[in-house]
Amino acid sequence: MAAESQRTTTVSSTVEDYLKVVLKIEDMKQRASTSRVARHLDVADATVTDMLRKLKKAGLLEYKPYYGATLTRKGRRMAVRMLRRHRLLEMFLHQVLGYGWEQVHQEAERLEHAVSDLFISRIDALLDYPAQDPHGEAIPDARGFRQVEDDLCLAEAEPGSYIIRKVTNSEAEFLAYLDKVGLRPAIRFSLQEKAPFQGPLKLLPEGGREPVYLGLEASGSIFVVPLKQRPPAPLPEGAASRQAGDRPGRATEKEEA
Amino acid sequence: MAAESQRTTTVSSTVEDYLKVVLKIEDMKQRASTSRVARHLDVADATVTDMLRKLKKAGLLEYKPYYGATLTRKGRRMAVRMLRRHRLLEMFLHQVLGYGWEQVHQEAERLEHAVSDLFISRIDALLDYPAQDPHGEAIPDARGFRQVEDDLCLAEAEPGSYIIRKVTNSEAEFLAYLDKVGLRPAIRFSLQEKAPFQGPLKLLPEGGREPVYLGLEASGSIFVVPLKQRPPAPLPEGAASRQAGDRPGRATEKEEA
DNA sequence: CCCCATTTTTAGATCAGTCTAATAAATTAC
DNA sequence: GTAATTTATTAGACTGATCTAAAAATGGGG
Repeated sequence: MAAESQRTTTVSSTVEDYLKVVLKIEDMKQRASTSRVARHLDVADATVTDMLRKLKKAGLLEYKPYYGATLTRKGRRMAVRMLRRHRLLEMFLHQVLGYGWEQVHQEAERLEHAVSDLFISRIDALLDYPAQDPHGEAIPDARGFRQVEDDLCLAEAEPGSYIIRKVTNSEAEFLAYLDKVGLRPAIRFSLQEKAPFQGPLKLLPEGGREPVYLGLEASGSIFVVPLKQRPPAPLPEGAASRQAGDRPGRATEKEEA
Repeated sequence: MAAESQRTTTVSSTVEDYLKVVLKIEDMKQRASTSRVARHLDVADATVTDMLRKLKKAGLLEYKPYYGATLTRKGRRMAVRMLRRHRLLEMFLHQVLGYGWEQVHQEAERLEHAVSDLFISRIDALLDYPAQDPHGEAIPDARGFRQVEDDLCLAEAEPGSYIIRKVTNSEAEFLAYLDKVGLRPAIRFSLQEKAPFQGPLKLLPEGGREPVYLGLEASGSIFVVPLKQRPPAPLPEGAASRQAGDRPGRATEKEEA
């Protein structure tokens, strides 16, 4: 019954969504400008201007007109908490309720605002404190610590052997496609060719019958770890995404809260 | 993957709450008057007047000014669906996540608006299609059929031997108290005395060391089945509330949808 | 049948989150 | 370094759910 971070302030699910988006943008090393936030949330720019001002007043982020937002410590804490909830819920839906990895995102998107901290700590225990979600993304721990995720983007990889670490794109159709061609976290493949000028990549997945050709959208959202001479130990059974601990490409912990 | 009732209209969770309350009041054979609905939802009467008019326009209930509301077939279908979701979620929280029966209501109250039909059908299967929730209340099936619940209210019972069928009061403190004195669904007890003029009941629960004295609030929300010469077969293990099928006091099915 | 207490509705307002259209600031291009 | 383009903010309005306070209908008791 590990204590989940006890809320100090209660905010609407709308606020939670804004914070999540700002965190996501900051994680991509981009400026959280009004329009960028608006695009992520699919609302009008004017709406975001208003809301960022409110969030600033609530002490959740800094806001500079004509520039954009930066999370404060408090805002970041809340955003990371949502990330943890989202990813734990995805893992729960996948492992316990048998959802496909392309189905988990949408459901978690609603549940993350509705479940209690008790619910979260119970599924955390039930899943035996998973470190990754079904897409291979790291789950922040209950204290708000996050693994540094410095994996190599497939779009930047050179020909060679790799293992898929994570896929950062939650569109169901896209994930269903990857699944169909045999690309999932923990799957090994060899990158055989890169056509020039951002052309398609040719790669051969592990069980490989057919080669697969991927364009920019796909290769930009797949992150990999190069397979060394000594390939990583076989993964614990149970799930494509239940890998634990330290492997090349995963650095140690980093404070967040 | 049994098909959950596919939504035709999508409504806000507020609307869902109004429908639930009207159903609850109708189930108690009372008139769903403005003020009664308002009390259940803890909102002002004026708010209810407005909302009932909207719900009438949406075809979810009939509304007669200065009289009150009556669910239409469509409104009833939606209300029963919420009842099913709520009770299945309670059972899930109790059986899978280890919630106490006094904890499940509050969490289910939020989740019932957030989970998808897929979620509901998955937990239904996981729980092996339970017929009762942790309080012993019948769970409507996926088609909207409900068991007729004609159990005897403890407040109206005569001295004798009984088995607790259900407890209809979701206040956590109240349930925690009942639990402490050993009163739970499927528990046998003997009603020893009834003090006159709605006075306290004296009863001795199954494992009975001490007698327990109950006032009106308690005895009015406990429903029982008299124990005949031939007491009901021992219940399947696993849960206080996993009893299945036909026993005295439970009638057969009744169409709802 | 009329008055009074209760219940209900009406009227008017608020709040959060959103929109569109118009204006203004910032940035880029030449 | 000014003009054109892009980005952001302001202004004004809407919707859904709620409130309070005032007015109106209902339903008994005499």
